[in-house]
Amino acid sequence: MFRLSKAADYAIRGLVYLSLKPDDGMSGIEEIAKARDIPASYLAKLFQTLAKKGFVRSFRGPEGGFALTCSPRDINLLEVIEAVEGPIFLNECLIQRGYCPQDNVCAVHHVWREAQSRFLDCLRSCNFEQLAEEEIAKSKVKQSCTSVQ
Amino acid sequence: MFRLSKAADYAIRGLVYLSLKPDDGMSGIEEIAKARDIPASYLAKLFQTLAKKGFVRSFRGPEGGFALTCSPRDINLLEVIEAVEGPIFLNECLIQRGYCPQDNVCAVHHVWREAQSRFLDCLRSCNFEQLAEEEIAKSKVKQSCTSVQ
DNA sequence: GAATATAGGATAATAAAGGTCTCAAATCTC
DNA sequence: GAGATTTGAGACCTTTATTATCCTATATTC
Repeated sequence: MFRLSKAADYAIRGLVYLSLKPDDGMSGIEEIAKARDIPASYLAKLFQTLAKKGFVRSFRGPEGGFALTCSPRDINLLEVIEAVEGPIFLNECLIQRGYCPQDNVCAVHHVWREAQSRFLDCLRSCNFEQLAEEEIAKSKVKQSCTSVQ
Repeated sequence: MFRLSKAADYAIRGLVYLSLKPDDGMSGIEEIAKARDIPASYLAKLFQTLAKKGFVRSFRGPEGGFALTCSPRDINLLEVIEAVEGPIFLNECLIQRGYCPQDNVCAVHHVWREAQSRFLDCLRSCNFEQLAEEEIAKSKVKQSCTSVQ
């Protein structure tokens, strides 16, 4: 099924939230979870993964939490999704060259390669600075919504 | 996870096989399953679905089997996948306008819409006549592979 | 009517996703 | 140093999707 997992969705939402924080601002799991309506214990698990993959740094203790390790501009959607879900392959036969025994005969193969390539490009070209800026712009237009940080 | 299900993969392979049959040629499940290395009982189930959705017609009895209801040119990849897996939505928030309460605030939303649109276009633009022709071309080049019909 | 082949439904095994809980370890404040 | 706070790590559970298998009914051909 071609669907973004909740895990990746939550991870993205969490990182957008952090991207909106001024200058390496730190946020605790509870804060992020509440602001973005995500199960806190699940988000905690996800941020462990994001920390291991180097997207965020963690700080224990009171006033601790998570902060981005780099500029939102240097993180793109694809990276984050693959960090959480593993590498994206639209079809098993694309996992690696030679994996599919029918590579040379299968007519559908190149369609998948093409579709995948376009799809990945689309995700890769979107960074979190863009996402953060757009969210600011949208929240200004729609003042009625108060849940936006 | 963004991955084609086996079900859809099998359905596509089966339909490509039928597309290669000259003029409404009929094939039994067993024949297709053997030729394309698919579990026969599973394929039988899939073809029931494909028959309900109108891609193939079924004929019972000896010499029965399945045949395409229309020209391979008039079937595209997207239709078949959606027939088997249900409608494609890269993210839940795209299921329908207004479904996602954060539609107006969420910055990632339009990225998904864009990615999905490109992806679907790619699948939609590929019909089974193309696939069949390409398979013929490939099998001529690669004579060593004998499993291709 | 017998043999053959699909239709349709029931059921089951497996895997993945989604989510919770507990305890340990680190860090901060007092 | 004590205690509060917050992440780290892993076990565990529930739900859903996937991938089948099997059995009986029904239609078709000979």
